[in-house]
Amino acid sequence: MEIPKQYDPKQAEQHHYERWERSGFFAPEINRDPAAPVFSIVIPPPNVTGSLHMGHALQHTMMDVLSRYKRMDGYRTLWLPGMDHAGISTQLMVTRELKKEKLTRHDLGREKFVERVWKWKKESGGQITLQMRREGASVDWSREKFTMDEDLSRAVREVFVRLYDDGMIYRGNRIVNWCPNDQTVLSDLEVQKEAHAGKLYYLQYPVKGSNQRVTVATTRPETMLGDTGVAVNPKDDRYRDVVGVTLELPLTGRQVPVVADEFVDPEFGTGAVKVTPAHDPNDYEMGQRHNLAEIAVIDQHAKMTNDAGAEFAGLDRYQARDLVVEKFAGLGLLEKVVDYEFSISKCERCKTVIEPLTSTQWFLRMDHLRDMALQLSRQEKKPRFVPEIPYEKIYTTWLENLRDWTISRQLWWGHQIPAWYTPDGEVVVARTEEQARNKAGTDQLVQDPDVLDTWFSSALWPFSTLGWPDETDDLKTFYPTSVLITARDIIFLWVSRMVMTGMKFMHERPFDDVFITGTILDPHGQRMSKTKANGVDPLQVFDKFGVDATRLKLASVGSTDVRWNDKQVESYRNFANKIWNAARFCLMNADGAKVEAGALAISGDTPLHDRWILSRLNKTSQVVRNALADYEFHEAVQVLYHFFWDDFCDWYIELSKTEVTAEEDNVQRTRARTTLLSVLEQALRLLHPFMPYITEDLWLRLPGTDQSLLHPAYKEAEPTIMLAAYPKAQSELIDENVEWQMQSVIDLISRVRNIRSEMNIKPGEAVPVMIAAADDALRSVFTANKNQIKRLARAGEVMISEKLDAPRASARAVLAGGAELAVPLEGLIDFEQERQRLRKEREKLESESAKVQAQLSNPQFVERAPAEKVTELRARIEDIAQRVGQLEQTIQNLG
RNA sequence: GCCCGCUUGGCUCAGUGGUAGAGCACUCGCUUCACACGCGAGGGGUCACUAGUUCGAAUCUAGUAGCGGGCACCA
Repeated sequence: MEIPKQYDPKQAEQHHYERWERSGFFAPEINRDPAAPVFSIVIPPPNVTGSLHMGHALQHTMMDVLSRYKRMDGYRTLWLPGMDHAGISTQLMVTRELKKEKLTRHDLGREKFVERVWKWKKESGGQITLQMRREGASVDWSREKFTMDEDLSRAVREVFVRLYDDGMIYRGNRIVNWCPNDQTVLSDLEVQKEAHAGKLYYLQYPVKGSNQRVTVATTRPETMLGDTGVAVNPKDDRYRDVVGVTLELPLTGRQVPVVADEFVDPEFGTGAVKVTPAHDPNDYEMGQRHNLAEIAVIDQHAKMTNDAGAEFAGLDRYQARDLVVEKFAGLGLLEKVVDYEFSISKCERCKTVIEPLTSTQWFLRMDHLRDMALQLSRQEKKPRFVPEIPYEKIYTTWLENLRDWTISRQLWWGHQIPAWYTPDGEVVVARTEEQARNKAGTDQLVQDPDVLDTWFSSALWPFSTLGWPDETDDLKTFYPTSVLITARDIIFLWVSRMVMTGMKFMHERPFDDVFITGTILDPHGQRMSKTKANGVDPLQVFDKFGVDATRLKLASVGSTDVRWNDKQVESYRNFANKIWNAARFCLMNADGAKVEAGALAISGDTPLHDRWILSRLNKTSQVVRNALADYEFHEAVQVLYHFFWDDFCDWYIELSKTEVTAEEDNVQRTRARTTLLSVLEQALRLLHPFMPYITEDLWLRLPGTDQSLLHPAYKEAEPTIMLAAYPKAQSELIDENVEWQMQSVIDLISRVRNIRSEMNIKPGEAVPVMIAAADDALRSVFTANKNQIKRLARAGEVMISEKLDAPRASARAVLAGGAELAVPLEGLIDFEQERQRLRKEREKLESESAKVQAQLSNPQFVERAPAEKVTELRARIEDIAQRVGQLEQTIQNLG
């Protein structure tokens, strides 16, 4: 046979994907059953600037497992791929490239710059889509989307116009998060709060016409230049007298009032708060309540403005801070400075400290959208979060506290806002410039230069990718999608917004379930990140252990955070090799037989081990299906692993070897080979969603794998395991009695092996084995499998009787069901050692018996526990008693 | 500050009211004709701690400790 002894993942990974893609296996159209149920997933679109990391590999594995499973199960399956234009990230990427040419984006101008970004996108963007092919992701590339595609952009404009017409989008001057580095406004979600060890400065403001001073505490002294008031709590007795008085603001000479506001916490600092409406969100609101002026003293580059005064204008905010403090100290108005830890807001992308500024931006009112999402959650429990705890609560709590969303960005890369201004400054919002001209009655229009937040277009992803606003077939067929699989950090940014826009524009949830994956941490439990450079590259893991092994590891991660460990992938690499070699054995002994669906039935003369493996196989398929239905990927992987390795390889192959490897070509051999091949084939199908490459590679090599094995929905397709039917559990083949019988034989063989090992019997040496069972059924099971016992226990003569009559010099064991075992070992046995061994075993049984006895002798237990439990315990204690009796007898006989 | 989660063998993790599990690591024995990325046989845990509920708790409840996460307008 030309099959190598070792599985080479690279060989299998080379050819199959290309064929699958070329043959259209990934497209839902491959399914020819008009009545087929539908399964659909949209991919969380990776950033066009991104490359594959473990988080992607993890999500993609799970999406692919489900897609492949459902496809094999006959569903019309669509897994839709695509990418996100990732406004800020991409713009930064290209800006950095320009910098190498000593250019800025302003040198190019907007139009040329955007052209340049498109060029970059075409040439270097989307590296990740190539990497996804390596992963084996069964996405339909013919439906690949990009958020800046013309059709998706049309959906964006449509949504914007409709929301504007509904009065939900508005333009306003408000305090916003400004990134002085990226030169754009950011939404609250794009701002990171970080603990910061700073200082709290106590500044004194003189009361006008008095020696009195009011002390305020601040972490940002430079903002005092923009103060237009001081606030105290109305209930604060300390400040009762000063409410209403005028203060003379140092350094500026500005006269500012003291106002009373409930917001002020008397416990904090001095109980008096300086109010800078132009540079602090809370002060902004207080300013609104008390009609305080807004004086912007910091500009968009975080430099002080002319309004900050001649001495400060042009200074950086931190230089200004030092100067303000120095001046206060000089004036004797700096009361004290204390160390103080507080949280500081940073730009999520560039880590620059955010400057709160008042600015004119576009906002989306969230109240109506929020209410629809909350109602969907409360009334229909949709989407269903898995795991429910803690994500459902995190999601609804966030919704409840939702504020308006700042949707404009001062970038060039993105969807330009479909709003135009007339020479009079009138705003016209329209789907196209032409429409805007008609509406405005003039062609002297200037379009708003801003673009929309990247997440605005991602929010439409589940329906914009399917053709909305047109009522396409895809939209009708695949919306709402079945499940969304993503990481927890974009529940707010993305998941919630898809729900809200889905409800608003489709009047229906975008997906039934949301599965939140765990996070893969580095070996020390730290999050993997670029800055820490502690990430593990999935592509390197693929190279080292193979894609299938990596996928198996990733699938078993499920929804909990785990520390990465190569060893686990290595063990799945070994598993892949095990599968390879099991198939190798089957193929080496396949002459005269082929895979046959009919072999998976039983008849009167089907041997026990065949009945047994069929029972195990069907049980496995049932458990795997149930696990996948509940997104219990870990459970599915474990069950498949143990079925294949323990049941199929360790026992079934060994049990069927005699017949399968027989020299003579006869009916038994053919039947045994057929069953072996057919069980292997079913096992490969069960494994395929997790390990697509090795299963396809082997499946195609099996004799008899033709179109007839495909799911009826794919009858016309070329043979491929990915379109074979996913095995259904046939309950008539699950037989507990058969499993018990086989287990008795397995236990017996294990006990003999145990004795051999403990007695240091040479592997090649055959020993006589004496078995006794009073129970007729059990005895006949042993008798029927005498040759199996002989071979697998390396026994010489096997004697089976009703009562044990073994020589004194025997090693013994007692088995379940009252069976006994003796291995005569004349001359090899140390009687004292054997007695010790048996006593140890008796002690084990006795301590277990004592525990059970204690329970049974408790009248409360007998009274209150379920009757079947009590019966079960009584039966168990009886069995133990019998075994202890037998052991006792044996020990005595030893003398 | 508020809310939530986790704590199980040396390591990484399953399990979740009725006899403690896996993989890796470890010990012993094997070139047994599919596989040494293997085969066979073993050792190892009072399931963080305390109190409670229960006939019975690793599993439920409360608290404690350690770790982690989410939210927050404390100047």
